[in-house]
Amino acid sequence: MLNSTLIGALPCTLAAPPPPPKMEINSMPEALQLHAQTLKSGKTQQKSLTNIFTFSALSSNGDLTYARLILHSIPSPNSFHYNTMIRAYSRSPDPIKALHFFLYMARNSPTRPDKFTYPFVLKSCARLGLSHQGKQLHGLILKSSFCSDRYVQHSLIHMYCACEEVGHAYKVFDKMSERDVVSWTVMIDGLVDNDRPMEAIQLFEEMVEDRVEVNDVTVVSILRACAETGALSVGMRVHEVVKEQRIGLKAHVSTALIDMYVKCGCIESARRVFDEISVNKDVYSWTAMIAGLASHGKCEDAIDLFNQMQELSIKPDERTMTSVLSAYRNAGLVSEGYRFLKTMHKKYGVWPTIQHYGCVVDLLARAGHLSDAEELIKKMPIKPDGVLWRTLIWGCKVNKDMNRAERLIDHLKSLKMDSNDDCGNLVLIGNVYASAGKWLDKARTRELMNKRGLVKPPGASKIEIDGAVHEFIVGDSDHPEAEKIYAKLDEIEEKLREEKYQPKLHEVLLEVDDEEKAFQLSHHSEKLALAFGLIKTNPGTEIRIVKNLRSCEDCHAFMKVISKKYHRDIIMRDRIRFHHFSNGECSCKDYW
DNA sequence: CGTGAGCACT
Repeated sequence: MLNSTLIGALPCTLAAPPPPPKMEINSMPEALQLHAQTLKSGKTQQKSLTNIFTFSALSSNGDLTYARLILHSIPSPNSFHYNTMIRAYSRSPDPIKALHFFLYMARNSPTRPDKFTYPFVLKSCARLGLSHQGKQLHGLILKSSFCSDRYVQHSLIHMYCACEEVGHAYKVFDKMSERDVVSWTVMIDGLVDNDRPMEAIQLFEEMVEDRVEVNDVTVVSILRACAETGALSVGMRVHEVVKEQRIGLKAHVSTALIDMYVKCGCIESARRVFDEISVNKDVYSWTAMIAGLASHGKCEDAIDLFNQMQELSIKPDERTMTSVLSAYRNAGLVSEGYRFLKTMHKKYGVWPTIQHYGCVVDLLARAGHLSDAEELIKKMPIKPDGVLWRTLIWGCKVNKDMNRAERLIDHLKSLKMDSNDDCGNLVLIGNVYASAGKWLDKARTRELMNKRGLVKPPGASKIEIDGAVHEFIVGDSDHPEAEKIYAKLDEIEEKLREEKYQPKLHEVLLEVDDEEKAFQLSHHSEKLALAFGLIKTNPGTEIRIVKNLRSCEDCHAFMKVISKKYHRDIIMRDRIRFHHFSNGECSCKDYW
């Protein structure tokens, strides 16, 4: 019979023996010391070696020298050991090494890859955009028994999307016999990343129809799609789902909600979400809100918020700095913005990047300080890119300094640019020549674009009506209700003539007569979207339009007049900011 | 041992 006092004194009951002591390792030197001791002890201690190895691999930040050393001392490494190495490399700053190690394993060890191996190697293909290698892995997987493993399939979909091979991703997705929340989410998110947000929303609707429960990750992905397209009612539905299903307002979720409301034009709703989340606010949510206020022209509020953030000792990052600078830019606060750039490292510990210089060059250039802007580009410690030169040249065009613009164009042409910049450069150059009336040079630019197979991206505007997003391309007649839309535009023009509205013909950069210019202007995508909005919504309701390019001067003036004549508030997002038109005025005060 | 996630410059 057992002595009951003895049992009472025991730390554990006899029925459940204590687990073996876990080896706690806290630092790399400690791991190495343990390693040495283990080797000296002479006994084959696979378990301790494995622990030491795992710790050193996963805490290595990419330098796996020690981990490899320790791995070599393990008598017969198994797939777990190899997978740990590959996992560590796939997360490291140099993920190609995961593939190298995978090949090393395949060639030099009897250990075969297993279902855990593939997600890691596929991840590094995804991070590197290596679709060729990804496809080869896919081939290996198909020959193995792991092709039906859910995790492997999800990794494949993600890899293909990250390599811009949406078609292949779809194939894997479609072939899956059972899809869970991750299968849908990874596909939806991949579509958003590949600039196909409308498809992402469609897939989300299918997912809901299939009664698959969404989770926080799905919500974040779909909110990104809503933000991109301006699909406010979908976004609001998702917000309801978040509330009902008590999907926690993790920082990811609240940031995505804030950004969705911001980009759909509802800055007040964004602010409400921001103010409601008391705990889970991190630097990302603050930055999203600051950037949102800046893009809506509420620049003072943006700066206020940045100062509040300082008081709470939340450390800003590079993007926060960009948001603050864009607030200065949109407000035209030249000296404040310039001073911020100059002192940001000293005050906030963030070194200016090319984006920050970009904001300030734009700020200076748009305000007409073209020499200062040029000087800043020349003196900055970072090599200027195509964006930066285009910003400055655009500033010259806005301020009608054609001599400087042409000089800078010659300079731009002499630079060896990334070929990705070709299209943007030539479009801008063509615009500058055209607005200077140099039609021959404009024609040559056009020629050059044709020769290189470059196509100017057409203006496109989106508007959401009854939960469906409609997209209009400039001059579009594909819409089922195109006739009604053009009739509405005729009616509008008639009204504007009564108002003695003068179309801004100089915005048409084609060598055509004025009648043709007026015709061109009247079919800009935002006007088509606006006409459709006027037809489809009740009098007095707001109209929201999302445009892909900068607003043209004529459309801007047009929207102002309509807002008064038709008693409609119009909220238009263009490539760089928001315009709230109300009673004949715009929130940007005509400075954009 | 593994799948998917938020904010920035033209």
